Amino acid sequence: MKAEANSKPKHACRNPRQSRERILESALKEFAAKGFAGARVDCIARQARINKRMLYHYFGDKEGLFREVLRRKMAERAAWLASAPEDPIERLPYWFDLAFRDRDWIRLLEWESLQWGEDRIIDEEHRTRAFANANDRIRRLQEKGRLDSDFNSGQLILSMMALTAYPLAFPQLARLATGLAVSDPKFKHQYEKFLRQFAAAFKPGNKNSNAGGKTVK
Amino acid sequence: MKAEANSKPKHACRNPRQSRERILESALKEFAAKGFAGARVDCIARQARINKRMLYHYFGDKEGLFREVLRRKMAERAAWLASAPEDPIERLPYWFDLAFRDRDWIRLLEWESLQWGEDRIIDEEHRTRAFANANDRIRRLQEKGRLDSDFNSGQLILSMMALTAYPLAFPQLARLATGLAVSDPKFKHQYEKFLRQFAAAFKPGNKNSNAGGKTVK
DNA sequence: ATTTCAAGTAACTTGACAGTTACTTCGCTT
DNA sequence: AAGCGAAGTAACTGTCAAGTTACTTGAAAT
Repeated sequence: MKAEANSKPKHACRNPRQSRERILESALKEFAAKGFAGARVDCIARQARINKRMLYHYFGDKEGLFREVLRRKMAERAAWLASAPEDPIERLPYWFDLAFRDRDWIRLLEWESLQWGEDRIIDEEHRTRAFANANDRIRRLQEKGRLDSDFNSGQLILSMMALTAYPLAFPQLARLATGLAVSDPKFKHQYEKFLRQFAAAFKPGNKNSNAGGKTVK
Repeated sequence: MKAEANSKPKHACRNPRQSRERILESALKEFAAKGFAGARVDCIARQARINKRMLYHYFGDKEGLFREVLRRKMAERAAWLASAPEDPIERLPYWFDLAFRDRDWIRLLEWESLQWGEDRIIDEEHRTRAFANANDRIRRLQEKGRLDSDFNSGQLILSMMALTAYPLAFPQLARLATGLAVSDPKFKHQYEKFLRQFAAAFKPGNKNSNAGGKTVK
């Protein structure tokens, strides 16, 4: 309200919203880079240009901050997943591009899996819903005959994530296998092409694709 | 000091070899579980039933120990990779089974990628050789016509690793996608079946499988 | 048997880091 | 304009963990 004509805003005045935002932003960087155990609270606070005490004020403790960072990132990405192109052949390179552009996301997923394994999934409800939608989409494609329906839709999603995220999650292995650094533009080009070839093999009509399907063991 | 006539071999005498071995063993467990930053040197020493000082004696520092643990694990696994079945359809479930049986290995790879990214690959020379062999094997299969030769062999290896290791590296995503816990025997069964179906789509003769590209550069 | 050196130990140093205390400043409400 | 609670700060605390010191013990070589 009232304007305070020439009050010098030495501390840029108060702005809890923005402070919170800055903390989350620098926490994302720190956690993505060093993980939970490796991250330094003081470092996050310094980078956010706030006092450490405020960080504890907003997020309780280090783990609370980590969980909040993850929660937000997941929510952000869930929307992206839904926005994939219909064409199954273009979907893989599209997902790869998403992952390529946001390594922090991939790294957070990695830290999450190492820290908590398959139990205690963060923001489980929300993510479960996102996956259910993705499943439905796949099944609709299968019904329309644009995707082979021999495959279990959940497994298909899993394998698609595998193909698009793996080289980014394990860049050292990608380099050993292909001889190219993942950050090399050539790698990106080559891999996207590969993914298209790959997806093409799943167009229905390839009718030997149930070879393994009947019996196992 | 003084003689202590009937010196009982209270410390089970000296055995540097075994001590080293015990350190490496408990270090593997600790690092796989908590990563480099999260692991506690005192904890490793206690579990190995040696004095911390000896650990520093043998391995210099914490990082030296970590690198040695990784080096040994990699060497161990390299041999396994080479022993995969010829049949491309059985190779994926075989690799999956290997990974399934040794989660510590997968976790170490994850920690490695997070800690050092694509540079500073540990034991690079040795691993490069192992990958070169794998590449040769793929190409031989392609020449024999048992695998589609449109695909770049390095990328093929990468994608095969992706398909076999991803659910184990990201168990939380596997569960969200399929509804089954990775450690659930049902998951293993279902996923191995899926991998066979998947591989079958790559048998040559599926001749729409070059949709994405003419030649790989 | 004496030397010698690797194997082994307990106690310590040093620094770092998560979390806290005790306090001040701002701005809004009444 | 007084008071109140949220926003903010500097300095502190207790703990923990990596790495070291200064020592002892064992056994093999001389």
